[in-house]
Amino acid sequence: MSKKQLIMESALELFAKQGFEATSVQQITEHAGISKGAFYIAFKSKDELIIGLIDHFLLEFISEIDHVVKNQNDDHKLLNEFYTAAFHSFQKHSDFAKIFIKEQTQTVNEDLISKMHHYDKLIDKIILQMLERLYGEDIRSTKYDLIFCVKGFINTYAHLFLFFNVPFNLSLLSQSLAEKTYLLARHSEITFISEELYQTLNEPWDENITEEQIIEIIEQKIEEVEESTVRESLMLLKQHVQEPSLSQVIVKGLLANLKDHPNCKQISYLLRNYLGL
Amino acid sequence: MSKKQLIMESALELFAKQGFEATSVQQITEHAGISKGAFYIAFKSKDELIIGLIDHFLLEFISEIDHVVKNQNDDHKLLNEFYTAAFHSFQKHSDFAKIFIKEQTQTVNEDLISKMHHYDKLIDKIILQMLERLYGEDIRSTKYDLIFCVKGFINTYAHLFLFFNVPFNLSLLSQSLAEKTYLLARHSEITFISEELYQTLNEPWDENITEEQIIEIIEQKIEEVEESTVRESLMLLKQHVQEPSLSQVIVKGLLANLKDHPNCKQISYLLRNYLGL
DNA sequence: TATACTAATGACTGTTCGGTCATTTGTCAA
DNA sequence: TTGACAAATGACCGAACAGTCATTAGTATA
Repeated sequence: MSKKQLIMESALELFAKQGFEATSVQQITEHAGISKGAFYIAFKSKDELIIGLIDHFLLEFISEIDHVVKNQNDDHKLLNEFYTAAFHSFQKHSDFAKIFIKEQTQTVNEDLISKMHHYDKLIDKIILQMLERLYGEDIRSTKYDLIFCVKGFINTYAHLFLFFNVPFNLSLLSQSLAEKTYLLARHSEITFISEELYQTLNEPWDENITEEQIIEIIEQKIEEVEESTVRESLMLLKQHVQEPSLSQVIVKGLLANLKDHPNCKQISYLLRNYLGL
Repeated sequence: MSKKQLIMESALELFAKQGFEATSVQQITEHAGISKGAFYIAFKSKDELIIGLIDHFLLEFISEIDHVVKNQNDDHKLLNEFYTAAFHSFQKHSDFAKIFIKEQTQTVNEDLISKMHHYDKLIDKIILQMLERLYGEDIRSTKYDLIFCVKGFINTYAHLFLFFNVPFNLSLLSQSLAEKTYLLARHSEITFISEELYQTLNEPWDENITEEQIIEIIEQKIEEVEESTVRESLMLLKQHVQEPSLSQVIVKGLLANLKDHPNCKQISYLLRNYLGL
């Protein structure tokens, strides 16, 4: 086994137990039976190690569930197989899965956040593909909610068999979740995550948008909308972006004017982030 | 505002952004505009601070959802009101909610784990009460799965409005989750979390069980079961607990014999933990 | 003003952290 | 056996950590 692999396996075990932040490089090298220097030959930093782990295992996870969705031709078995594949993958690499679930929210590192976001989108794509194949037009308005439910189910139940040392019947679990997914797909009608909201969520969060870009988007929006309150609010906000002059409370009010207009949620979000509110 | 409150609010903000481990006492005191010494007058340690935060806010959260369940007499509104109350509470104390969601898995501190477990059980109890009132006997076999689904929904969607700076329509979200909960309660039939599994999950995990206790449980089980394989396995395991004599692989095999017997999951779990496997 | 007492300070301690690098060890071909 | 090179070491660094305590500032009473 290469030194890199040895380190990764040792780190995996310790990260799973204690979390990333709470595990020191010293502990990892001691556990792997190597020196501290050897660690820094294999990895440039502790951060590079966790990024390596995430890459390695998430790619495997994604390729496994993708394989199921692409190759299981029997629609009646698909959902079940999907959950089974997901949970098997989690079980096979339970140490990694623990880290993944723990660090999903915890992470501070910028690179890691965007990496996670990227993989999350890939997973969404696979789930969406599966749901659209199974239910097609029937779930046109609820498909994004369904994606979140599927991911929520996996997360919630993965928690159980990862953090409790109890014997689980994974096949029964998969059946149960397949049934739940089917029920929601067939019967649920209320849309919470609309197409537009989903797009907004998937935008890179903090990616520094320039003044020019935001002005351009505002101008475009001004041409689109007709309602006078919204138009005027947008024009005032545009001026404010170009040359800050309004007090914070007024800006908030103008943003509130946009809030209820169906097509202005995104721009309201962008502006709020851009202006640091 | 008392010094204690001032510290708690400052800490809340920083913990929400960076997590508990990554935030130093120095940062907290600087942010609060006080000295390091003043911090240690108000709190004995950094750990005591987070425990204080958890206690303060979780008790409030729990009392709020409990109030809704106990006082909303219209069954048709109950689910909706429940989700609304939960999300409002999360929104009102969004900094705390972020910490709560982050530290749910991350925490290493022993006291904090058992505290979280305690509050989790309280929340379960409230949800169960609500579900039983609404659906009674219809959900006898699926009620524990429903609890997990409800908690999963809250977690999954809370993630959205906590970590994305997007304007959400919480009332629509509550309606949508109420519909989903209703659908699952009315139509889902497969039980994954059985009464027994639920009990096992809610046992204190590592609480050191004595040899006497485990022997007693085994003996009780031996009398219950009839199948000879299981009986003999239990008897051998009992001997092994009293006087270790079997190799690890044999013990594993004996435990595997119990695995499929429906009433032996708990004992298999206890033994595995007790024997350190 | 003098005294007594509490509240608050921040320099300090002992550790531990991630990361570096001069030195040693191991492994080749010559 | 030698010399050249790579692999590995662990003592060491500055920084940051949680927590302490002698000292000072602030306040109320006599």
